[in-house]
Amino acid sequence: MLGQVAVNESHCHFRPHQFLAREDEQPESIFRIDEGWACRYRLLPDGRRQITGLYLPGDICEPHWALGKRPSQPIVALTNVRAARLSSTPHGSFSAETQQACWKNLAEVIERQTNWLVTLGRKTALERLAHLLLELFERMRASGLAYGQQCAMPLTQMEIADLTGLTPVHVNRTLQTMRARGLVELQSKWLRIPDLASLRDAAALTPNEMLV
Amino acid sequence: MLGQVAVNESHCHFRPHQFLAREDEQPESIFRIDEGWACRYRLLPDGRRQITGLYLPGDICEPHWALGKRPSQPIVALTNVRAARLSSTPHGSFSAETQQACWKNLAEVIERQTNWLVTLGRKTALERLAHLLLELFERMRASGLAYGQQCAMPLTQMEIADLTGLTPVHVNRTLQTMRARGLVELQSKWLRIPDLASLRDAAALTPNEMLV
DNA sequence: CGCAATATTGATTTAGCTCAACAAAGGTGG
DNA sequence: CCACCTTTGTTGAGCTAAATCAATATTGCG
Repeated sequence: MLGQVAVNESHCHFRPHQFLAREDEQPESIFRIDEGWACRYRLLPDGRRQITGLYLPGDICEPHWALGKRPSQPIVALTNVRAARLSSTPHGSFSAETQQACWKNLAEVIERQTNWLVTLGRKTALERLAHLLLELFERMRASGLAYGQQCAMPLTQMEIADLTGLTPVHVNRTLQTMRARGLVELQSKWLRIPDLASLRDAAALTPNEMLV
Repeated sequence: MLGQVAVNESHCHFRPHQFLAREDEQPESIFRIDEGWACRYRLLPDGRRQITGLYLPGDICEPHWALGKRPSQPIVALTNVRAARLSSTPHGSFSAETQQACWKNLAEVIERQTNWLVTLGRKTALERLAHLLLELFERMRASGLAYGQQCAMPLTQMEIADLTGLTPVHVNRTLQTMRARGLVELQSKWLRIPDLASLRDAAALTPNEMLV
């Protein structure tokens, strides 16, 4: 959907834990993730961590760099990542096509962040996990990476904890509850959702809440 | 800073609890808040509420409507609000000046939302309140509405609770702790911050975190 | 003055956290 | 292919920050 390799693209890849960007770095380009997962996060003085955004294949990383902002948070690969470096002219501008993709992506980011404010502010552990797994599945499906009712899910429980504002231990226990209730099947980095409707229910979505 | 009344502006005002926008409405224009406070929020099926954004004087409401999105959340006045209706041409486009303001605002919104993800995901009640009061003060100061170390603070404890993901009762108790520690003075809708540095400390901000 | 909204206080409960083992998986080098 | 070691996942026991429930003050306003 985002087109093949355009004129000024170059490819690069990253291993897990490698940085795509560091704080306050000058971003001379933005990426389109072609394969693998990455995230941005913030670390509190005492070590607490919150992941504030997830980049899946097809995502632009970071759209708002195109608005002239510089990274305020590190971005790190969670798996092996293959990405296209969308190059800019010397003046820091991008192709019209790229700008288009950025804005679309930007609007999605705001929408998703808003959804997560609600989840982190008001939802229980089970609702949070349901929201997360649902969102992952829907996003993977939207980019053609879901197969039937399943998709890859490479996150560790620790990473899930840092996304949902829970502890790893509690993530573990809550996932077990969800498995016991037949809400999800989750094993060896693979997610299956037997019944989308009941998972949606469990996520306490607002009527209006579209996840992608 | 955002200029005086431009050619195609018209003014309007709202009373507390009046809607500036409802869900799924077609927004034929966007607003610049000139006076008063408003917020957008989301309601869960069982009545839990999370406020997902606050509009203070000078803010654009909503910048991303200009990106062609329609409201996915209601926006409601918290106080008396005076606003300028920034009109668009029949084609839905805005003046260059307005677009400029939108993008600046948009970048700020993303930055602030990200900060709040961290706070809602990982911070204690006292840290949340410190973050909120600090942000309010800094934003008010940035638009020239702070007087020395104080500014207006019209929110009720219930509204503060819906912003910080806490219960009103716990907000009350935590504010008392903060007052006792000399972190804030807060009475009759007026906020005073005796020592910005210690409140900043109490908010557990990341080194990088600029609030406005 | 009287009513409704807001703020405060106390007593109790609970969802989720902490601490501490231990078990499985997975990758690496021999 | 196996032995080792690190990372990830699982389980148990106890603790605590914040929620809940229930009054009672206080404030502001018509």
